[in-house]
Amino acid sequence: MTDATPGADGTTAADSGRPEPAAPRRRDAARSRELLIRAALELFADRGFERTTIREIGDRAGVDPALIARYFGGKTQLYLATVRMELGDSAPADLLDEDRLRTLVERLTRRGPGPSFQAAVLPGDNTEVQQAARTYLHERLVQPLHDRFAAEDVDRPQLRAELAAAAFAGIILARSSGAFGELAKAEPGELLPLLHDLLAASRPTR
Amino acid sequence: MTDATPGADGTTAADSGRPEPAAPRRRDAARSRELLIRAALELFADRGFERTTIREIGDRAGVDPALIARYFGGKTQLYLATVRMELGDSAPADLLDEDRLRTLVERLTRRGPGPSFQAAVLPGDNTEVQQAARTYLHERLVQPLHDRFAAEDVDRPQLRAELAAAAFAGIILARSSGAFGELAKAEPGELLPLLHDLLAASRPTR
DNA sequence: CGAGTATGTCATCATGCGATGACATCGTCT
DNA sequence: AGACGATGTCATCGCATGATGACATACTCG
Repeated sequence: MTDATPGADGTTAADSGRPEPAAPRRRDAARSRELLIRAALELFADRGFERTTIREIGDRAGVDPALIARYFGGKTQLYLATVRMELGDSAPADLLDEDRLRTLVERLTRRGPGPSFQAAVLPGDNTEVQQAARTYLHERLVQPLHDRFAAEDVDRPQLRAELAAAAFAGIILARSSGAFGELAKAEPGELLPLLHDLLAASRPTR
Repeated sequence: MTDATPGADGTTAADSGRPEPAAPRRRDAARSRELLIRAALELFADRGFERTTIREIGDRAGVDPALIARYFGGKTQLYLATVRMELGDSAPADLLDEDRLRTLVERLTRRGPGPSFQAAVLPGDNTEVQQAARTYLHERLVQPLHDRFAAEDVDRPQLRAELAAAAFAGIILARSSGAFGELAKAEPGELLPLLHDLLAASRPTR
């Protein structure tokens, strides 16, 4: 309620002192779109697709929810936009490579898991929504693992890759779900060795 | 609309031929409760709490949805009842024990993961609902692992136990989510060795 | 400076949901 | 057999949500 008056938004701080280099127009569709996507990314990751309302998104973004319909077409298309953004900003990650794993985990720790992780694990009608998220996960997590296993001539490469990806998704989600105390509190530093050992076991010991 | 007339319920099949030994009274509150819980267990596991409607539950159970309110108090209490049932019918399972793991996985394969697995991984307000499911998971999965690790004098026993439980939950959920093809198709027989190796890696190699 | 469009705001609609209560039917006990 | 409680059925309410369109204001271009 108190801070719910979004009329004068972030620009107040900006235009009082120096004019920003980006010259923030008080009306800026691109900025509004960006704010909406960012707010949606957080909320979708935090509460899932269904339980996030467009009013909440608008509230957090400081943007009228009606603009979601205008700029994206609806809640569903906004979700798809967040998945695409999640996809865009990072390269495929090989879970068995320690450096890549560290990078990935640190990013996930800072920003929370994106909506796609939930789609990996949550059942549901195969809507366009879930399909997009799952395609993303396959490209980002499963495919690299599969390629590695196939190159190493491991048997059942696809099954092993999916198994490791599912385990990883479970851990990441559980970490931010609040269900596991120690897991949530653990720093990436203490988590990484354990996580690495666990995932490495998806490859047969030789 | 077409099949929405549930007036003549499941009894039609029963009373046509032979009378059941249980002498099913045409009106039987206990039976209705049972049917509702069973239908709810399936649907909650299959589609999550939010996306399951009491009308669906009633439909599948062949029982009027209004009875949910009458017998349980509401959708939430029905959910709690399903979790309690999930809890009741099996002993704590040590994920590192091959036999127990097999038993558990086979049961989960037949009946699908219960609602509590989703609660482990899904974020959300700490409602009574999630709390119950999480308590259940701790007793069933985390605690046994912790005890084992502690007995073996492994460091960070709690963290390791939570990590393994989260990975297991992720795999089980992913398996029935439809997101991973190979994982879904895999027989318990082919899955078990891989799963066991993976979970065993939550204990440090010595 | 004025017109026209882009952007933002607001009220409102339609829908689906959980819940509730009135009513109908059955079962049991005396 | 009759009465009374238990069980089932149905219509409906209130609420939250996503969507929509009318209106208001700001920006830009001539």
